[in-house]
Amino acid sequence: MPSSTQTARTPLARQIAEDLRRRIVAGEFSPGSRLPSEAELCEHYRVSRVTVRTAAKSLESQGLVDIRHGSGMFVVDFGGQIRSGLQELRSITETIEELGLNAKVRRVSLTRRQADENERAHLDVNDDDEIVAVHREILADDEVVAVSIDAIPARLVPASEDASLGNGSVFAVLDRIGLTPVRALAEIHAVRGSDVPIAEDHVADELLILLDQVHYDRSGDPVAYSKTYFVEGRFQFVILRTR
Amino acid sequence: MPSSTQTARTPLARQIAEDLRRRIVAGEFSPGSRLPSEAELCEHYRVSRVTVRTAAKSLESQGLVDIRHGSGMFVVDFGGQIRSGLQELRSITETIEELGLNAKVRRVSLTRRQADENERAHLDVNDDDEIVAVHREILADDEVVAVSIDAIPARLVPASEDASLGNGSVFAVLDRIGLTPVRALAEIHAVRGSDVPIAEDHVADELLILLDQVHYDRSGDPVAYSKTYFVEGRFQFVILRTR
DNA sequence: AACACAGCAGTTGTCCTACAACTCGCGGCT
DNA sequence: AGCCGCGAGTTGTAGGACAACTGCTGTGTT
Repeated sequence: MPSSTQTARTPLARQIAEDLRRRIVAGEFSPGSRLPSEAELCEHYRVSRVTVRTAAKSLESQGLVDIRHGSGMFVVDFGGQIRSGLQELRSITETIEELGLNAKVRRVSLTRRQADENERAHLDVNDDDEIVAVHREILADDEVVAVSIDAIPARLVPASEDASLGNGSVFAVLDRIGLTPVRALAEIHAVRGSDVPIAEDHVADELLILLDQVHYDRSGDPVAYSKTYFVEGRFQFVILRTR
Repeated sequence: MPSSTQTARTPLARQIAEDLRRRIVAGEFSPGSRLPSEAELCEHYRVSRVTVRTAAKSLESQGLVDIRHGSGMFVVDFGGQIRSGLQELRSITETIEELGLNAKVRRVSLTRRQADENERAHLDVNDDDEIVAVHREILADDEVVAVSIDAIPARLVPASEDASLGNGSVFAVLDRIGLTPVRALAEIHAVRGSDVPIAEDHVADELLILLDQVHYDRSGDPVAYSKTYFVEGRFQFVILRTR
C-alpha cells in the first residue's frame, strides 16, 4: 500500500513554539532576557496574537520561559544548565547530540518472539502475538552510556523494516510506519550492573539507572515498551519540574 | 466551579485548568472519554473560548488530556496508572498522600551554618552568607522511604520560622514567607546506601535514587537546594513525558 | 535632597465575532 | 455491500477591542 500520509499538517502554533524553542536553546535569546513582545512576534511570524500566545503558553509549561502579566516573556535562567530534560519525549540520540556529543547506536540483536508476561501487560498484545525485540547499545563519543531493549508488537512492524530497526533511532522507524509516539510513561529505578541481564561484564560493579517506559501514539495505543539502562555518571538526567 | 472568587490575582484560565484537573483526577470524567466541548465549557464556567482554550492547552501539556482537531478533548488513558509524576512540582508528602499512604516527616536536625561550595554554586549566596540546613526523614505508612537535606539561604528565613521548619513540608514554610517555588531543576542519580552521608546503617546495602534539585521562585531566584535520597523500591518514580 | 504618588506607555489577560480546517457519522448512490 | 459526498460538530486561526497589570517617569510635597 502506498504511504498516502494524510498531510498531518503541523499546527501553526506548534511550529512557532518549536522555532522559538530552537532559537532559545541556540542562544539567540540569553537566559533572563526578555523575548520580543507578543505584538512583535505576530509581526515576525505573520500570525495572529492567538497563535503566538498559544505557542508562548506551550513554552511556558515546558518551563523554558516565564510569562509575566504586564511585563513580558522572559527566558528562564538556570545558570546555563541543560534545558532539555526527561519530561520532554525525545529520542536518546537526539538528546545526546543536543548536548554536543557524537551519538551512535549499535544493534546487538533483533528477534521476533513471543512477548513475555511483563511485555504483554504493558503492550496491548494477545498471548499468541509476537513482538519484535531489539537489543541496542547507545554510545556518546564512542563510549557506551546505555543499553536498551525495545519491544514492539510485531503486527505493527512490516518485516521490511527489520533491517532498519535498531541501526538508528527507533523513533525514526516508528515515524515512518505512522506510529509516532507522543507520550510515554516512564518509571525510574536504580539497579546494580550485576542485575542487568543484557549488560556486559565490565558494568557488573557499576550502578545504573533504569528507565522502564511505555510509549503511546496519538490515539492512546501503546506502540513500544522499552527498558533502558543508563550507566550512572555517564549521562546527566535532568527533570524540569513545574507547578 | 465554586463561586468563591479565588482571589482575582489568579488568572481565570489557571483557575479553570485547576478545576478541570481536579475533576479529572476525581474521576468525574473517565479515562478515554471525551470532555465537554469548548463551547459547553464556556457556558459552564461563564468565560470566553480563549480562556477555556488556554486552560485546555495547559492540561494538554501536563499530559492529562489529548486535544484532537475537529474531534474533541479526551482524557488520556494510562490504564489506571498514576497520573501525578515527577514532572509536576509538588511536595513529597503531598505526593505520598495522593497515593493513599500516610505521610509523616521527622526532623533529624536543623542548623545554621556556612554554605559549602556545592550549595554556594546552586543557591545564590556569598561566601560569608549562612544557610539553614534541615535534615529530615520522610515516612510513608511509618516506613522510612527517603532522607533529605534542604538548604535555604538564611537571609530568607526569619529565625522565628526555625521551629516550624522541618516538622512538615518545607513548601508550607516557604509559602508562608512568600517564597513559593514554582520551578525546580532536578538531577537524578543512582547511589549506594554506603555512599550516603546522612543515611542510617541499615540502608548501607540498599540502592537509592538521589534527587538533587534546586527550587526557584517566580522571579527566578533560587530559594532552596535539596538532596533527597529515596530507597529504591519503596517509592515509585513516574515521569510523564510529552512531545 | 529625599520621598510619595499619580500618570503614562507598554505588555499580557480576557472577550467577541467570524471563518478555516478537520473528524465522523449519516444517507444516498452505484 | 461498498463507496462517496455532504453536513453537523469541533478545534485552529484571525483581527479588533478593552481590562488588568508592571515599571518608569515626572511631579509635587516634605
